[in-house]
Amino acid sequence: MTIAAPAKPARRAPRSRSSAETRIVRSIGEAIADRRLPPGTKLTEESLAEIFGVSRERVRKVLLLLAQRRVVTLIPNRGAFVAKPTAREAREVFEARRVIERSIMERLEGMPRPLPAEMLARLRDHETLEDAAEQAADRKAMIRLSGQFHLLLAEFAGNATLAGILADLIDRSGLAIAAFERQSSHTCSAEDHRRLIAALAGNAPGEAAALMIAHLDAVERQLDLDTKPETRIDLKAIFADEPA
Amino acid sequence: MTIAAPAKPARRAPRSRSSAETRIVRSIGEAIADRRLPPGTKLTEESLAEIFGVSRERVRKVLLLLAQRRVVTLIPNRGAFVAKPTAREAREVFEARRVIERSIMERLEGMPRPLPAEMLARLRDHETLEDAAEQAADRKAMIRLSGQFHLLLAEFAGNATLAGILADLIDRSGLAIAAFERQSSHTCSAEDHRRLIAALAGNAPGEAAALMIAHLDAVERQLDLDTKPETRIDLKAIFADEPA
DNA sequence: CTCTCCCACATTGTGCACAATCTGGCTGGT
DNA sequence: ACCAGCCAGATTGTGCACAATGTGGGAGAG
Repeated sequence: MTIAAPAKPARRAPRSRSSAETRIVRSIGEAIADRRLPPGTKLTEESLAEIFGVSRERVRKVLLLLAQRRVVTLIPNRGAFVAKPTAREAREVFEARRVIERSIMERLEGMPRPLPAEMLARLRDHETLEDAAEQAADRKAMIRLSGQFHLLLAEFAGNATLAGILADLIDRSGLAIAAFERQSSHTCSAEDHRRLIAALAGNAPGEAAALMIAHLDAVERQLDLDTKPETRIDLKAIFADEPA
Repeated sequence: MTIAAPAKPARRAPRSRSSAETRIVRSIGEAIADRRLPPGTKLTEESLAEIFGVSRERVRKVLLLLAQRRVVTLIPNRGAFVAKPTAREAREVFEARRVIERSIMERLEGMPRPLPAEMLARLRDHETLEDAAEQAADRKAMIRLSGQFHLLLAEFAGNATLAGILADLIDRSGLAIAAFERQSSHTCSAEDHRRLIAALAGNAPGEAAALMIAHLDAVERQLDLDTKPETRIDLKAIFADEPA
């Protein structure tokens, strides 16, 4: 298990203690998002503590936070593992995204026209980055940028609470994709995103929302959510909290 | 600050360690939900540890979990406080609920008719409880039952992920209500809920979803989200993580 | 040779002691 | 009288030592 070493291994005095934790959360979160840490990977407290140059207690706290966000799974007395969503959970996450992102697009479509130039500019700048990543076949960058695109739209919609919820769902859909993607490499969604921007810039009511639904459907359809799970279930883990 | 003593003060051996934590989370969560712990209340680790008969470490972990759910606010070196949403956050939470609960009602409306008898029966049983609480003017029970009603609908819709998200939003809207409700006591929503059930049992497409939107709008409109905050902001807390 | 039981090791869980920080009041100076 | 600075008490934060638990391998019997 390799994790990207932190940019600065605790050299400068931390401006605040909690920012060290958010840094670690982000590091691990990104490593999970771009698949350097595939679902099921064991996250040993000691190793992480050494890698990030912090005490085990701090790592423990970070893992607890990530577990709340369902990005890692905590099994009592067994340790922390990168979460491995079930097919059902994967479907639920995509449906939740459709629900939330449809409303985000509807809200953006409901904004007074023309849309702020700055908004469109930032979206198009982002799209340029996505194109570049696609050209370079930089899969990790594509995944990260794709998530950021959806989050960017959420921020423009102006509801930080919904954006926060969506951020978690994006992380989890990344896990779902990692766990269920088919062998056949799929052409990623830069083109879809371009069309979404065009629909927003244009004026056909409902088009952007419909495109977003279609986009999320397309991503979900590229997954193999029908085959039965070949990895056998860990019964002990499942029943760890049952009465004796 | 008084908190309901736990039912059994750590007498029987805990079946598992984590269930003790979930018990405390629920105890505190319920105390917050039905306003025994109003927004802004300080939650001292030591006191909670004593009350629940556990070590301070465990309380600390519980507070971290509740902070993730935005039910309590953690201020470094200052302690934990029952969260006090801003007006903006309150509006965002209600909009998020409209988004999610509209889709839940749409999904329920899309189920094959007639709806399962058991589902309607459970909803009507629940409604009976709400009526009883309203008759008895048991405000705490009304609040709790109202939240459970919305959660029940979410469960019937069959998406556990969305239901989990909604559960958090319901808690937070309870906080928003506690923080912003007007002096004038409002007639609570038992009648609205009755109409929702009727719309679901009936067959007019879109009616239940529309009623849900109206219901949530009505609850939000009963709040006073326009007056400026009289409680001065804790600047130190806000800038605790800023660079020096 | 295989299967089971058991033990040693590795990893996680917990309480405690001490360090760091904040609050509120007190004191001394102007 | 008022204000600044400071000190004591209270509260939170952190590392460490040890306890509890799970895992894997090896020994011994069949």
